[in-house]
Amino acid sequence: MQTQTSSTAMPSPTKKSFKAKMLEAREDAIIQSVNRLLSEKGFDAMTVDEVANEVGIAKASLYKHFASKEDLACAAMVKVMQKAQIFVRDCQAQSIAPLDKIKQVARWTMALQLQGQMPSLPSQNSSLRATLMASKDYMDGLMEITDVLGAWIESAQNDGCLNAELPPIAVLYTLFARACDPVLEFLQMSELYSDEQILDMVMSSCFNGLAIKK
Amino acid sequence: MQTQTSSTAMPSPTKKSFKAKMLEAREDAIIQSVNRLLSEKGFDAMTVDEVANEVGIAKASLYKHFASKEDLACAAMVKVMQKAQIFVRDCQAQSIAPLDKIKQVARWTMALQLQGQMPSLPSQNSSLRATLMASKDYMDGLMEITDVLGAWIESAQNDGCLNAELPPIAVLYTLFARACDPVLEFLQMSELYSDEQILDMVMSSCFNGLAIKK
DNA sequence: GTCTATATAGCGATAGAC
DNA sequence: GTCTATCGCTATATAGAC
Repeated sequence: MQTQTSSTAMPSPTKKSFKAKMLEAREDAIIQSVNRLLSEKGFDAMTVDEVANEVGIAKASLYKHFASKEDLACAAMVKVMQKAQIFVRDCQAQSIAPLDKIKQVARWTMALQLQGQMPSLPSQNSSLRATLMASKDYMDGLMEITDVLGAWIESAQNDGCLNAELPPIAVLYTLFARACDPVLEFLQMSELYSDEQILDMVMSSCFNGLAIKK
Repeated sequence: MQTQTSSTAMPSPTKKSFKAKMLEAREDAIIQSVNRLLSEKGFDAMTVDEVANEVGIAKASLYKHFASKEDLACAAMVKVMQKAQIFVRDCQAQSIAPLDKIKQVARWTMALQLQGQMPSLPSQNSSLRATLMASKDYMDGLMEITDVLGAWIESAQNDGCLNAELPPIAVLYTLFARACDPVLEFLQMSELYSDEQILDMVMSSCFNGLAIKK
């Protein structure tokens, strides 16, 4: 990624800052479009032409910002990951029960998906996967979130308020899976319920289960 | 789809049957490969060349059996749908509680995914989606399953053993979503648990919920 | 129906002018 | 850094011989 913020020394700091902000704003616009498209159709079906058209710049200009389609998608997913890190840290700082922290994160990720900002995860052997695994920013974010969530899960199980039949890793993976659960899209397409209602229903089925509590 | 089983009248019925069986066997082999690839990498990433290579025939020969890549994938998904219809009918015939029928179907679809035979569902605007919606076999199967599952769900809710916070359609969509739940793949890749253990865990989180029953 | 060889199109990526 | 124009590759689909 060649996002060098102008390497030469500048006479006017204000002008440099302005240019840098313009650049950053454009890259933010690009990344926002990419996340929408990644969420809507996935990495394979998304084309670089689409991204360029949606942002309103030429495809060649896109490649000045990002070296490849994989890098482009990776940058977008890193952005989401960083937003998630911030949210998780905020939850961590609150003095509430671990289970409630877990619920807050689950609801937040689902809301993100309903807003079309959660990229659908790439299949095992996608070229994107290799790029993600090689991205320090992405892996660091993933590890931080995994560690924090893992600690919450263990605490909640010690408190006796998490399903004891499930090992912590199964709970963790389930939370990740719920972040891209297609049931959200199904219910949204049915147009029968508001986003809030959908969140309530999916949270209930996730934490309370489909079967009735006895 | 031009699967015409030889339109001219034949002198020897046994020979015709034999040829038809050979044809059917080949098409079954094709469809099996397609389902594996659809499950592994999805429709977009799957190439017709891959399918041809895996089956061991030329690509042009594939196009004699199926008019397009979409038709090819559609035929594979219809096959899975028909297997599901048969399983659902078998459950229907059993004299067990509706909730147990629902659980049997859920477990069966998850097992199918663990075996790599459950195609991952296409994104909204995929070209495959239009083909599926236009396929009578596919839509008929989907409707039959929807109707039967819907009846079970209502019965189970009347019996008071299904989460009352969820409208029937939310339960139905959740069951469909669990059939392609990525958590199965995650847990399988971790190599920590057997397929049976994975099924037990995911069934528990699906029906009992992540949180503990109080 | 099966093959080899090829047409056609879309997409990722780049060249080169400004 | 932005553009237009184009390269090069890959993948769907087809032509035509056998």
